[in-house]
Formats: sequence, C-alpha cells, structure tokens
Amino acid sequence: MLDVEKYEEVKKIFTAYLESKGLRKTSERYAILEEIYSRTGHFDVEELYAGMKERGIQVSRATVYNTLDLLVEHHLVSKHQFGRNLAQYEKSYGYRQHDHVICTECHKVVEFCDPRIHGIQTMVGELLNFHILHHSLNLYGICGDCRAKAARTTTE
Amino acid sequence: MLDVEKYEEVKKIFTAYLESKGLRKTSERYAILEEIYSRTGHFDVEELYAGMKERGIQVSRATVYNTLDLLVEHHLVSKHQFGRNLAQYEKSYGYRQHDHVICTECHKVVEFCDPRIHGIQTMVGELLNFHILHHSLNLYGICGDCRAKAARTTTE
DNA sequence: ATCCCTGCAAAGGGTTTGCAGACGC
DNA sequence: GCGTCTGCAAACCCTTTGCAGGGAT
Repeated sequence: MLDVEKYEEVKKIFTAYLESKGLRKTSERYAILEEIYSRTGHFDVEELYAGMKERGIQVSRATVYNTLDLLVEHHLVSKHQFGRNLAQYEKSYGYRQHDHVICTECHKVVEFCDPRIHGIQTMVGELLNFHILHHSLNLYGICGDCRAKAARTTTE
Repeated sequence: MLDVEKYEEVKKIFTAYLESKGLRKTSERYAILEEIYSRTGHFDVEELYAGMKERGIQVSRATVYNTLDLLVEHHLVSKHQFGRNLAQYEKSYGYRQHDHVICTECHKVVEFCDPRIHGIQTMVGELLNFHILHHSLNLYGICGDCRAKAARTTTE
C-alpha cells in the first residue's frame, strides 16, 4: 500500500536531488521510487524487480541497481547487509532510524530503537576523529519461536 | 608473529571442539588456525590463503572456507561484513570484544569498545524475547586523514 | 542535437558445490 | 575399511560493466 502523501513528498525531494546533480528525471527512476515506498519492511533487489514485473512495470536490473545507489546516497533508502551476501534495502525517509535484531535460525528481522547508540556514535566520532555519517547495529540471536521449536524437537 | 602460548590454548579448545562433534583433526585445520593466530587485524579469505601459500603451506580455498566456518561457529574467529561484499575475519579468542569504525573513503577500520552496547544487547533481548548471541556495530564515516585530504584538494 | 540513461547480456568476483582420491579414525 | 575431508575446478549468485539504441534536456 502506497502512502500517496508521503510518496509525493519523497518524490519532490528526489526530483530536487536529481536536478541539483544535473541528472535526468526518468520514468524508470520514479517507478522504482514508487515501488519502494509502496513496500513495507526489507527487500532485496530481486524482490523489488519481481514486484515491479508483477505490476507490469518493466525495468532492467541494471537500472534498479543504479537507482538504488542514488536513493541510498541521498538517504531516501537505506541498505543493509545482514550477514548473508545479499544486500537488503528499505525506505527510510520520515521513518525513525532504528536497528535490527536478526534470528540466525529463521532469518526473521525485528527492529528496535535505543537512544544510547546516538551517544556512542557521537563520543566515538570525537575520540577517534571520525566524522560519523551513519551506523549499523545488528544483534544476532535466536527468537522465541525458534527456541520453542528447538525445545519441542529435543523433548520428542 | 605467533603467540605460541595463546595458540596452544586455542588449539586445545579447537581440538576439544572437533572431538565433541566427531570431526577429524586434520593438519590443514590446524595449519589454518595457526596462520590466523599469527596474524593481526582483519583479513579476508584471499589474504589468508595467500599468506599460507607464501609460507609454503598449501591448502585449498575450499578447506579455508570450511575451516573458517568451524572456527566462527565456535567463536575462535569472528566474521565481519563491512559493507562491501567481502567477508573479513579476525581471531577472537582471548581478545576483548570490540566494535568498528570504518572510513568510507579509504576503508580504514578502527576498533573501539563501549560498555553501553552490552546493556543495549541485554535489554533488547529481554524486550523482544530473543536469545542474543552476538552483535555487530559498525560506525561509518570519514576519518581525519581523508577529511584533511579533501580540504586540501578543495582549496588548491 | 547532445549525451546521459536504459536494457540486455556478458563478465566479474567472492563463495559454494560435486566429485574423486586421500587419510583420520 | 569406513566415512569424512581435501583439492580442484566448475557452478553459483549477486553485482557490475560495456555497448548500442533511446529519450530527457
């Protein structure tokens, strides 16, 4: 489900970005942006590509990669690597920044927020003389469901 | 430089692990373990492989991958994904757990420790009912050197 | 009209896999 | 001797690249 209002806002920002960089405003780029903002949760390139194809919108994988790079660069989309060698993306404009807990059994991903991370980021940046731009905190563990499943299997 | 005492300790642990799992104690596995514990800092599979070849120890890449998996599983080695699709590893037994700051310009990696992360990990695990096993916190930014370099280029 | 962007397909690079032979157990 | 591990190379998969045609400016 696309939040039209939010999409229009993001579209404006993207347009301004493209203009400022002297890049072309192509229908493919907007189609990809729209597809992303009509999705919820994480997705990889193949899922995005397949989702568009299903809706009858044909773009090439190369264009998907190209556009994702632009969007990530401008922080309208964020990119994650959850261990496996497969980039995952999610829309990020207007969404509270958050981190992830990943179940190593079923690969479920749950989001959380903790204000302390911001403090760490600031402090470490100052201490080590880095200009920190973003961070990625992933907690890996086993979710309740998988633990329950494992316990059931053991006692059987 | 290999810390012989530490290596012997890790070797014992690895041996016990192999025995407990009914796996074979092959010379290749120990050779890889030794190579890893004689290294400092991060390395990727290719570097490890090349390093061994240079010392005249021939193992196949397949065995390197296989052994790394075993070592990571038993927490004698830790594995990182610093953005690029290239796994990086480092020895981890007896080393204080730490996190990383990565320069997005020159790919330099600096380590740091912050006790608050442990608190976050515990709290989130309880809140979301996950049994957290490990975490990965990466801060991405631009290091002092690269900022200086950029400033120089701009004013020239 | 320019020349950037797209689509296609092939190349690339890290990782995994299949199989035959070797070797711990 | 059995069954797993190794080595080799091919296969795999995601991602990047090269190039020709098309469309935004």
